[in-house]
Amino acid sequence: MENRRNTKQKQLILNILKEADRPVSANEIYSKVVKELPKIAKSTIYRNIDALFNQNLIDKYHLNDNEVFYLIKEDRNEHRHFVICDGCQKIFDLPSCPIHEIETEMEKEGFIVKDHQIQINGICKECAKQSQLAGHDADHNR
Amino acid sequence: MENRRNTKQKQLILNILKEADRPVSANEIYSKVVKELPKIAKSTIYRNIDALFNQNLIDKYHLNDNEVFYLIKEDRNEHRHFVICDGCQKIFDLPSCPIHEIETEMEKEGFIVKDHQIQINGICKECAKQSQLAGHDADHNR
DNA sequence: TTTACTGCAAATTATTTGCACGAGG
DNA sequence: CCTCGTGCAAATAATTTGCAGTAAA
Repeated sequence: MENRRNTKQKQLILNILKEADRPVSANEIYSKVVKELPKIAKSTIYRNIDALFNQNLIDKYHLNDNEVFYLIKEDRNEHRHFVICDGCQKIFDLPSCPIHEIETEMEKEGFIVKDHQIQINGICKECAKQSQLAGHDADHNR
Repeated sequence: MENRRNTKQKQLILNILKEADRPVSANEIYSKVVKELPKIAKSTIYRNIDALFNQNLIDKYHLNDNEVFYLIKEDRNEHRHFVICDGCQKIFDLPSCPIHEIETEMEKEGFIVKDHQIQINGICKECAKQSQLAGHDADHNR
């Protein structure tokens, strides 16, 4: 059988995810775990993340181009969405989820909805303020 | 200045994206371009994709864990969302987008919305039919 | 002619895998 | 004990970068 043993590695990873309560990347997890267990390997992180995902305890989020983020689920039916600031990369919760009507519509057409993701990005209040002070030429070069 | 020249590489890549009119990965683009230009390098694909993205002619989509997909924009304000079948990986269009109320709400709170993504996955009609025929034990091992 | 764009090879980065050892039950 | 999980090193895979030659303008 698989992933039954209660290792300190697994518990640490799970704790970090629980305490964060926001999407964290494999790297973030690693740099925290390594403080407690200096010899831990990244492969251990990935293997445990995989296990947790298969047990439906965490969700995956692609919030940017180069890393995957993982979020602990308080309960198995929980689902959350996020807002990312392109300026400071801060991650905020999206308070509501307007997808249910669409889902029922799709189910009518024979598609079985398993999951969905919503993500919004833009500039947060703080960053907007700063770029105003700086003379609103923040996105000259795009 | 950058990305001004009309090279055959760039035109081919753009044509492939136009004809596809659905999200395609860098690899798919490569394997099509290479038939016309056998010596083309992948780096050329990536550099051109980058340029097209910076010119706001294409959008990026993270439809799965391991590749990024690119979609040509008919016009600069167009935006589309997708539904992916976890069975056959086929990509369908999501007919409507219910995000506007949320966006105006967020703008009220001082967040400047630049972009958003919605994605739904599940099992399409075809795949559902097949797994029914197969005895609905399609996801025994998850 | 000029200098941006390309092909090639090597470098990076995130993630995965094989294997022998060590720890959990 | 006996097997699963780990650390380590090497392997993949996607993407990026440096550089010298080539081709748009």
